[in-house]
This record gives sequence, structure tokens and C-alpha cells, in this order.
Amino acid sequence: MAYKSRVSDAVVRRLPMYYRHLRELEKAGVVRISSQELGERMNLTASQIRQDINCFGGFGQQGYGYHVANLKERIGEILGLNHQYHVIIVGAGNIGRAVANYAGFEREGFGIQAMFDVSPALVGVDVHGTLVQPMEKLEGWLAAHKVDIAVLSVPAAYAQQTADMLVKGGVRAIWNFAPVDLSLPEGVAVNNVHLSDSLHILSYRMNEKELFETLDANRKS
Amino acid sequence: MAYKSRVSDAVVRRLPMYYRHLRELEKAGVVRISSQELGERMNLTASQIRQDINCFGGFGQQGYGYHVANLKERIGEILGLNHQYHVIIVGAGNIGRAVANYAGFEREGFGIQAMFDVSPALVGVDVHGTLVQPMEKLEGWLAAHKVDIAVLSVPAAYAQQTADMLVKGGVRAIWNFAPVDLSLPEGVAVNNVHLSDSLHILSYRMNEKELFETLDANRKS
DNA sequence: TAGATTGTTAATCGATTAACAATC
DNA sequence: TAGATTGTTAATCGATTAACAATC
Repeated sequence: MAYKSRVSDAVVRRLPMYYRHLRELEKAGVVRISSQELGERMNLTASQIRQDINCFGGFGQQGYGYHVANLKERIGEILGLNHQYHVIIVGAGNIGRAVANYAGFEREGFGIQAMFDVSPALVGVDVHGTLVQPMEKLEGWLAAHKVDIAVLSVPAAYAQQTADMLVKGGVRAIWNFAPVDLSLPEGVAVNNVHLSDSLHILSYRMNEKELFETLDANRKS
Repeated sequence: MAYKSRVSDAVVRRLPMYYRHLRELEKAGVVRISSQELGERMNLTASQIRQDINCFGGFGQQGYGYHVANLKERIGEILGLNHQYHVIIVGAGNIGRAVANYAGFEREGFGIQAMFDVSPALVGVDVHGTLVQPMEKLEGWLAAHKVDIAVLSVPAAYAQQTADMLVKGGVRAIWNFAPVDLSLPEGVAVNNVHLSDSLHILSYRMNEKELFETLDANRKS
């Protein structure tokens, strides 16, 4: 039976945002906060915040609000940030290397164990302390090591077949940077970073007003 | 009066996805497609596809479906991909450089005109044919050149103030990679690529089942 | 013309907001 | 205790799906 998430995507997408704001508040020395205040800060309604948080339990206290450090901790746990993850990067191009060099992830428990690429020019190169291995070694690595998360940053044309190999090798989650909608079996988590989609949305937004002026004008005539 | 988008965010987020799939179909030599078939391919209902497309006009034909190349072209126009954009990159760290090196954008009309960074180690470095300039030159550059889009890839702590300077300098759109929710005036478009949020969502999803088993167990007791 | 498939209106479903009783 | 603010139920709003008449 397919596992059906109990929490809507809309809520899940807001969780990291809560975490970010709470971390900032904690750093700023704020001890308690009401849903009202947090809502003003984040541009959400107080009601929505209380609903969101209550998907996971009652972490507040009537008459008081939420304890910032505690709520941050709880949401961190909900996000799975209290675990350690073994991460590999498949595809050591611009994006793969940028992810590897991003120091923050290591600190948060996402430790990069290995990197792979097809290009002979990249094989053997040291990226942030990890040597790039040839792609042929990927299958063997998966057989010999536990890998929780794979960063998939290969060209679009190879993304699906590489993902299949990762899944067969026991990878539980794929952070997908290839501009492709992967089809994966139940139980394997994915999240996409579609850079070009994001840029296209930006260019849509900057032109929307003008676009509808044109469309409306055409409809009249 | 604030400009209110006529198209919901849910629809806008699907537009680049349509564009991607139609481009693939065109490349594969598919001439026409029905909303039914496209829906199966994209995991959407036929009804939703027709509703989405009709936000912008009737691009199909009864009894026939949609002409792939034509619809792709129309959606490209809707996304503003028929324009040329002047882009600058502010912050030449890992992400800024990865974006600069990504060849696809240049081809799509997003031409990188300049790059800026505070770090003396980066100033003067050639990134994909563009020399990194010191951050002090940013204000002058904005005064002297038309800039459509700024890629904002500076540390979180400097993101808002840098964005303010960009807006003052006439930038119409910000592609924000800093893990911050910027506050910007009406009329300036933003789109965020929050990498760490995305990774946190992934880690949530891979742990959700287990999380609720724990939460449910705790509730019983 | 008959068949297919859109464009569009109506029905349903889910997410957000409002309201308020519970309780710290 | 009185005041504040949550947790939670009910009302509203918007997005998705279904249905079907229009039309190629």
C-alpha cells in the first residue's frame, strides 16, 4: 500500500522557513514568540502558523506562546536534522562542485562521502577534500557503502538512468538538480532544484503585467 | 494600487514544466498532443492542463489537441523567453560562479554583463569570460548600465542591504540564492532558490513515515 | 457528417482563515 | 483571578476535477 503523507506539501514547504526564522530569533535572543508576532515576521496569518505546527503536536502554551529555542529544536527534529546522513554527489560539474563546497551542509549532518563524474578531466580532482572518482566506480561504491542521500547533478539525458542505478544501490533520497521529472519507486524521496525553471518563473513575473496588457488588447480586437 | 497577479502561483510554477516537456516532445518529433496524453506524461489531469493553458488563451483546437511546437512557442513567450536580458551576478562564491558557468542561460537570452564580489581573492578572476569586479563598483555600474536581472548570491547577512541597493539602481528582478526572505517594493520580481530549505524538505520526506510512527506512539501513551 | 477534443461552466475537494472554548 | 494565547472546530475561499456544450 502506497504511503500517503499526512501533511500537505504546502505545509512541508513552510517548515524550513519556520526553522530559518526561529534560528534567527534565537540568535537575536528572543525567548518567546506568539503566533501573531511570528506571522507578522513571516507574512503568514497567526491561524495558519498554529494549524501548521499542530500537524505535529502542541508545542505552544496557552497564554504564553511558543518558546523559541524549544520550537526551533522540535522543528529541527521534524525536518530530520538530528540525524547524520551519508551523502554522495553524482556529477561533479558546476552544480555538483558548488554543493560540495557549500560548507553549511557538512555542519548540519550532511556529510559528503564520495563524488563521481564521467569526465576524465574531473576524475582525481580534489573538491573540498573529496577526490572525484570515475563513474564506473559508482555501482561498486553503492554495494560497499550505506548511502542515504545522492545529489544528482548529471546532464538531463543521463538523469533517469543514473537515478535508477542509485535506487537499485539502496539510496533512500535523491536531491535532483537535473532538469527532469524523475520517476522513482515508492519509498524513495526526491526533491528538485530546477534552476532553469526558477529563472523562467522570475522572467514570467517580471513580464506579467505587460503580458496581460498585450493579451487583453488582442482579445478586444 | 498594488498589482495583483491574475494567475495563481500554482499555475505559474507549472509553466516552466510545460515548457520543458513540450520542448522534449518537439525534439522527439511529436507534432500534436492532447491534454489527455500530456497529462499522462506529466502526472497531471487533462482538465488541469486545459485550465492552466486557458489562463492565457485558447491555444488548442477542438478535435485535434495542441500543436506541440506552437504551444511550446506560446508558453515560451508567456515566460518571457523571447526577450534579451541583461544580468549581473552579485557575489562570486560557489553559487555565483556555478550560475555564471552554466552555459544554458546565455543561450536563452540571459546574458551575464558583470560580476561583483567583496573578496580581494576573487576580484579580477575570470569566470566564464567575465572579470569579477570589486563590490564598490556595483553602485556605479548600476548607474551607468541597464540591468534587468540580478543574481543575488551574497551571504545571508548582506542580502537585504544588497537587494536594496540593486532596487535603487533600477534592477527589475532578483534571483535570490541567499537563505533570506527579502522584502522588496511592488514591481520588483523575486524568485528564491533556497538550497538549504530544499535539502531540509528532502530530509523531512525521507523521515516522515518514521516520524509519525514515533509521534503516534507518544500520543497513545 | 461523425468523432474527437477543446474551452468553459459547475461540482468537489482541500487549504486557509476566522472564531472560540480550553487552559496556562 | 484576569488576561493572553493556544489548540481546534467551523466557515470561507481558492484550486482542482468533472461534465458537457461548442466546434474543429
